Parts: sequence; structure tokens; C-alpha cells
Amino acid sequence: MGIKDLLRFMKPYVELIHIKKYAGKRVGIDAYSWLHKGAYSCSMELCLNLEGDKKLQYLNYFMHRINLLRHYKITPVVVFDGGNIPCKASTEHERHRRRKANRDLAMAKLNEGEASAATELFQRAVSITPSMAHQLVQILKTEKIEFVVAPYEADAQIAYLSSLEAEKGGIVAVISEDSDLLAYGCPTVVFKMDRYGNGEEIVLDKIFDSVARVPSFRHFDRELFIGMCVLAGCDFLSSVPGIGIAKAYSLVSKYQNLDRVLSILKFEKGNRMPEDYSKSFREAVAVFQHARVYDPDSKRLIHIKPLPQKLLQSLNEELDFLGPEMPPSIATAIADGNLDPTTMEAFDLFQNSGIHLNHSTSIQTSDPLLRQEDIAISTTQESSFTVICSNERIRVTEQKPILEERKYLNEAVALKKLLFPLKDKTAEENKTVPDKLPPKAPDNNPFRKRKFEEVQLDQKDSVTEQVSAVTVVEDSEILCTTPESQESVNSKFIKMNDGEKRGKNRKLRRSSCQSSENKKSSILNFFSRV
DNA sequence: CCTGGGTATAGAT
DNA sequence: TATACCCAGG
Repeated sequence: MGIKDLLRFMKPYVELIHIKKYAGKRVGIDAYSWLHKGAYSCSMELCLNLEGDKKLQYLNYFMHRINLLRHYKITPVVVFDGGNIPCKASTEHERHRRRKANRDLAMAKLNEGEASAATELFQRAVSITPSMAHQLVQILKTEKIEFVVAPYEADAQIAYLSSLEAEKGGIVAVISEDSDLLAYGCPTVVFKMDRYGNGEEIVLDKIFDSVARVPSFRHFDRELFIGMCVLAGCDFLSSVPGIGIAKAYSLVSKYQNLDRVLSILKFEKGNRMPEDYSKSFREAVAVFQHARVYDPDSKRLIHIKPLPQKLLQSLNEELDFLGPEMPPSIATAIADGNLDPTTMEAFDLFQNSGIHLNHSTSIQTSDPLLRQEDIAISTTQESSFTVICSNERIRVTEQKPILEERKYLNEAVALKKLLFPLKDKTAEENKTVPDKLPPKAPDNNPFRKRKFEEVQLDQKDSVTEQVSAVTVVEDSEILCTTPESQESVNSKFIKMNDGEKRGKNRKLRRSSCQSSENKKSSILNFFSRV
């Protein structure tokens, strides 16, 4: 994970610190690393989805650490991973494959009665499911801990937050295990924080400023540093055979220019170089520089750093390798933890409806669906239109003072891309993904689509009578979502066809089983599970 | 000297 | 799992 051997290479730049030095400050947390560590303690329970409290142990682990931070008067900001970007697909597939193999082995051992061997294997098979992440989100909400779900890479989101002022949601440092953060340009990262708050800190500026230390990066800039990272091998692109972190460093150091490094490399390696390495290299560098992130201030997707016109042209305006564009309403719903970023399904709150407490006073004072200004409707010339609504009325009206058809048409196109990214050739040609199926959510992604069995299990215990599920129907033009806040257990999506009046909204919402006259043009279809 | 593959071990309770 | 460390071959 991350940049191969980067942390070892950067050893001279680590300083042992205690997190109390960030007292009074906002600090970002890479949720994935703590979730994963926490899952060790209950890996078998999680893998087998056993009943009982044991499998919630990972939540204790996480909250323990959160409380450690709070004890030192630090304000934690938890950042979750979102969807996957195309160029990471092969890494994810490999992980998924390995975990599955381990799980199968574990099951075999278990059947043979070798419990200890089995638990060991289960530990290698744990993956963080969307359900787990979502459960944590519920707790964070009741504990009033700030969090955000990144549209794609959590690392990119963290890097972006690091660049913001505290007043705008910024953070001064981040706790993580992932060396990618340095490539993304995070100014301060604390690695390997233990349960007492001791950790290893790396400050990016010190890397570039240091005079005495070896390796020296005094003649490096951000781009060269990223180039070195990509050359050494990262999640988006594995390194050219024979090139490791040290070689990567000396190449970049010597030529001071990534294009020159590439051509030298091509010259020296000849046919040992992958055919499309240069292109992939450029894209990987561009991901670190210009990844798509959620901007909490404007509540929409932006680039970590805007793309220069020149780069845009050289990429033929094709940016989907960064992960497809998505409309603000979707990005917000994802960021707030209401929408699964890999499946685009609304999270159902079944599993949590019993324990979840309503702590927010400003919400649900009225039925938002009855208020005209909360509902954005845009008709296409055909027979469908878009509904966007939210029960956070003010936010929505501010965000979209004028509702234009065009805008929602664009949203529909964007959503379509999100849902069928592999129809895109850029994604297809990118690496050796064996099947051509729609984006398989990788195993280690916290929002990986939940297994069918899991869903059924959840339903069993539920108290609520009704929840809406969302499925995807092909060839769609309608987009609808209610980025509703956490408290509502009612429908999170609403779809309407032409001819249906706004007054019907409430009815729709309650009887979420809607027969779709117009399947051809509908993207989201709702039915109720009772 | 570097890379890359192999192996040991932490990390949870 | 993923990271650290060690050693062999280039």
C-alpha cells in the first residue's frame, strides 16, 4: 500500500512525537487504517458474520483512539475512502483475490477443527465492508465527531483538507499509515501512532528545506517528488522492473525533469519497459496532483489543484481516470455518509435504527417534500425529469438558487458515468481486469457493496417497517436523490416520471414501490422491502 | 549498491 | 494484512 519503500527511504526525516503537540488543533484521521486494525480483534466474527457484540469490537477500538485524541483536546476529523479510481483497479483486484483465498483456507481449517489456524487466516481475510464503515459513521454522528466520505481516495481528500484553513474545515496534520499522503502533498503526517499517542511525524517542508540530511530534496519540487514516488511504484502503477525507490530518487535527482527521466528510462530499459508506461506514468502523477475531492465549503467536487490548460489538452480533455465527475447532490450525499459511493445505493438505516439517536435539532421540523423550494425538478424533452430534494432546506436553496434543465441533464450524464464507468475505454484499457463487469467494489473499500446475505441478516432484526432500496436500470437519464440527513429512516431516493405531480411526492415516499412505466429512461428504481 | 523475494512479527483481547 | 528485516543475485 502506498509508495513502495518510501517510509524507509524517508527515515532521516521522521521525528518521534506525541500527538498532544496538536492540542487545540484539528487533525485528520484516515479511517481505513484504524478500521482495519480494529478488525483484527474480531476478524472471525466479521468474516463469518456471527451474531453478537464481539464483532462490534472494531468500533470500540476506533472510538478508543478518538477518545485519546479528545483527551488531548484535539479535534478529530475522520476521512473515509469513497469509490475507486480506474487506475487502482488492478491493485484492488489483487487484494480481493488474496483475501478470498485466505477466507476459503480459513473455512477449511475451521471445518477440520483447527481453530487457531483458522483465526490466523481469518485475520488475513478481513475486509472493511460498507456496513462496518457506515456503522462507524452512525457513532461518529451521535458523538458529534466530524467526518467526511471522500468521493474517491481518502488520501486525496485528506491532502485537500490539509490545505484549508481551520475555519473552512481544514486540518493541520493527519494520522495515517499510508505513505501516499506525502505524494499527495500533505504537509504533516503522523505515521504509526500507537495507543498512547506516540507516532512518527514527517513534515513535508522539512524534506524540501533540509540542508544536512540525506537523501537531500533541496532541488526537488512537488512534481519531482511525486515523480519519484510513481517511479518507485504506487497503487496506480507498479514500477519498471529494476527500479526501486533509490533508483527513482537518483534518476529524478540527476535529470530534474520527469520527461527526461522517462526518455532515459525508455532508452535504457528498451523492451523491458511496458508499452504504455509513459501514459500511465503521466496519469498517476496527475492523480496525485489533481485528484477529485469534495469541497466542504462549496459542497461539490473539485480538483485538489486545478488542471492547467496544457495538461487538459495533452489528456484530450479525458479526465475519467481521476474517477468520473459527479453532481454536487451526489457528492454531498456521499460525503455525508448517506450514499454508498461504490454502489450508489442509499444506506438503509435498518441496522442502526434501534440504537441511533436523534441529536440534531434543526432537522425534521417540517416535511421537506412538501415544500416546493426544496424540490428541484427538471424536465427533459422526453418523458423523464430529475428530482433533487433535501430536508436541509436552506442549504439546498442556497446551493441551487436557479434550477436549470441543462444543469440536471449534466448531472444525469455524470451519474451515468459513475454507474457504468467501465463502458469507458479508458477504464477498460487500464490494466488487466479480467472481467468487463461494472466496477467491482474492491474488498478493502469500506463502502464495498454489501453481500446479499448481509443485507438479509440486517433485515431480520429490523424494527422499521419499510426501507427503500435502489437499483440501477440501464440507459438512464433520471437522477434523483435526497441527500437527507441521518435521522430519517424513510426513503432516501425519489424517482418520478413525467406527468406525476409534485403533490404526489409524499405518497411516493411512503409507498416506495413504484412500477416503472418508463424503464428505458429511468436510472433508479425503488421498491420496498417489508 | 539495489531490487525483489522470502520470512518474521506486530497488532487486537 | 502490511511492514520490517535479511539475503541472494544482478
